[in-house]
Amino acid sequence: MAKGTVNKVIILGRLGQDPEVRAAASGTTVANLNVATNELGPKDPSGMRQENTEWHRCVLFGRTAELAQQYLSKGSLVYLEGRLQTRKWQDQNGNDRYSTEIVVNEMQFVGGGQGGGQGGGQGMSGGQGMGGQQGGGFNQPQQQQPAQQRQPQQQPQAQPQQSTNNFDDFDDDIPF
Amino acid sequence: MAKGTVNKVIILGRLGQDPEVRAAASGTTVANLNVATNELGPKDPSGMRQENTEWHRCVLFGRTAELAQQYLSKGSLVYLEGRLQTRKWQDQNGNDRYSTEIVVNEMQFVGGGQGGGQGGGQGMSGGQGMGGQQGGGFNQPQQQQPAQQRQPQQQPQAQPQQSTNNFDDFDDDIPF
Amino acid sequence: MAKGTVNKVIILGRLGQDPEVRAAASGTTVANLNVATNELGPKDPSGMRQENTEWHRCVLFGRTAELAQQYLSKGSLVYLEGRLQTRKWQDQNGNDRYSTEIVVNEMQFVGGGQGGGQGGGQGMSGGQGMGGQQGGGFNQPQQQQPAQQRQPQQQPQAQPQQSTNNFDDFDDDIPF
Amino acid sequence: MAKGTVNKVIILGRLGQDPEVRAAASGTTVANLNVATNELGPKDPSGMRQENTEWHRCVLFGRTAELAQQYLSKGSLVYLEGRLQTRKWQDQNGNDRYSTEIVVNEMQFVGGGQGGGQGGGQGMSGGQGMGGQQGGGFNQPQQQQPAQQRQPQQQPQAQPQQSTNNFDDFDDDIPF
DNA sequence: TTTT
DNA sequence: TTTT
Repeated sequence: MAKGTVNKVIILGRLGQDPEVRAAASGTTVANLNVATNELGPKDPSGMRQENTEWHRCVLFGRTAELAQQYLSKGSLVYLEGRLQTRKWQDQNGNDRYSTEIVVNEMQFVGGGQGGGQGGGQGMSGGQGMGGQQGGGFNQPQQQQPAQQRQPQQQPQAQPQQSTNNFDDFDDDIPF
Repeated sequence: MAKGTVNKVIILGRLGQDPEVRAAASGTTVANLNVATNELGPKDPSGMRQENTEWHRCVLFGRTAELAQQYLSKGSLVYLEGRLQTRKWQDQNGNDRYSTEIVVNEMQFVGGGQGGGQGGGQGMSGGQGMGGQQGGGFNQPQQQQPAQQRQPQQQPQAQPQQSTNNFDDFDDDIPF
Repeated sequence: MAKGTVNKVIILGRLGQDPEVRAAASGTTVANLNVATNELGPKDPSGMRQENTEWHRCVLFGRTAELAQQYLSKGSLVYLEGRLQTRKWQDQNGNDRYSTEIVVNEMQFVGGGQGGGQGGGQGMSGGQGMGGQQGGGFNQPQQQQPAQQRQPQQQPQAQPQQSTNNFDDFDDDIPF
Repeated sequence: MAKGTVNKVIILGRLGQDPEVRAAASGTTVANLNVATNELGPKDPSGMRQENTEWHRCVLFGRTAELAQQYLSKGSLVYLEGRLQTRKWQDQNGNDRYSTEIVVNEMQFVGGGQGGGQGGGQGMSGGQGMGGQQGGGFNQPQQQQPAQQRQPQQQPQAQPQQSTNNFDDFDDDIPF
């Protein structure tokens, strides 16, 4: 992957909304997560610290995306590991615009979310093969239809799982 | 800092240009680094892998910024740790735009760069106080004038070191 | 801290027992945590994967130790960041023995544990100053007595918070 | 791999000696690295900080081990990522002893070492397939014989690459 | 046992 | 847009 360099992001945060899942033309499942982290800001004049929220746009491919779809929902606490990727695109005026995303390669479920999870936290690794059984639910899979069914309005698009900078198939004009 | 969440970035990469250093109105030194990481992309039809370069915009404050100014230059290999921060700004048309930066809180010098370093690598931690002496140079400090001197065209601006989302003083219209 | 090198550990795991807390002679609170992480082992002949548990001995100082004492208990899920440290000691036969610990410098509460937490997870950063209020409980502090009270059999010992390799005051013969 | 937990180590440090490489009975190459990281200790009474060195025992398998053998040597600066693993063994008196190692799953070459490297630093990812060409040397491979040749005194041992806790084949009585 |  |  990398060549003498390291590009790594570690996020432990909460989903602001359910995962957005779609299928690429190749059949690869693609999921987008919007994940919030919170930090205490600097003290204001009265000595109080305001809480700042940072939002992270995360993209998952393949098996990891499918697991996110099944087990994560709005409010879920999740651990994500990945790499930063900034992609360039043109807005409607032809201006260059940039969006930075986290391309996730590892995921651990921690808890929370709607309809499951009861705080315990059952994890499973994504990406390079989970193996093993899933005894007991984290989030009950809300829907088990294939990704294509879930977003029928989505026209097939080519997004190979391994691509690092091919985002031609992203249909959002303003992705972040 | 964080509240039950984690927002962490780890970068080992090379500077694409000398650090851009300026002083905030508060006197705090602020440095921006453009750091490249490389990864091998997916195989093309001929079986070759293209190398992709990812550019990371990093911002450093205070002592860490000063150390970057003194010891880093174009080509330097540096280890950085920090957190992701996306700030919102308006372009000239009043459209919302977003830029994601890495707010660095730890730095280690690894090697390379112009005018020093000879491959060995001398590190020093930034952020919460270096302590100790700096025996021997990494990069010979190219200039020891205060940051204000270095970029005299810069009007003073208020950027408290601890601020997590106050970027009013960024003068670039298109920061990334 | 470091000099051109990086020594970093990131653990998200569960406490196998309540924190062991004591006070050093200096007055600094010292806490030891035993934290489990789980991984799926290799497939056995029948194609099943066994789950392996790895135990991590973690040591916390000062404010972080006090927060651990108050908010963590057996079963708590916690995120820890720190550095590896191997200390050398002699067993009763005069043989050199080594124990590796994680010296924690950041902690985030994630959930679980006895008597509190109800799955949500309230975090607070340790180490360099929490700031802010603690609205609502994670774990209800089981006991608010000073650390000395909690382990009265403990004779005061000198363990400066910043020490990186002074473990003379560890009373355990077999620390791990 | 993991199940709802995270066990991650990040090391940037220097080899204290050449890699120790051997072949397991399965044919898998196994390499051990002894890697130093340095940190500034607490201030002594005279206000000076002593430098502490921490030694990390790292174990690499398969392709990563072979790359380490070819490109790393005493003094090399290397970035390693892996997980902590403590294995239990009995000393000659039948006492339980424990050794903690870092099982490496990613490696980046940064510079230094004997006979190559000239400070530039050319990285290559280990583990799951490097792909691509190695244009130009980091360290000139000192010897290209198979690992078996290099340590002929080594009797073949069974060490599957994926094993997480099977260390029966470690022949050292005092491994650290 | 490394290195600056 | 999350959560405590």
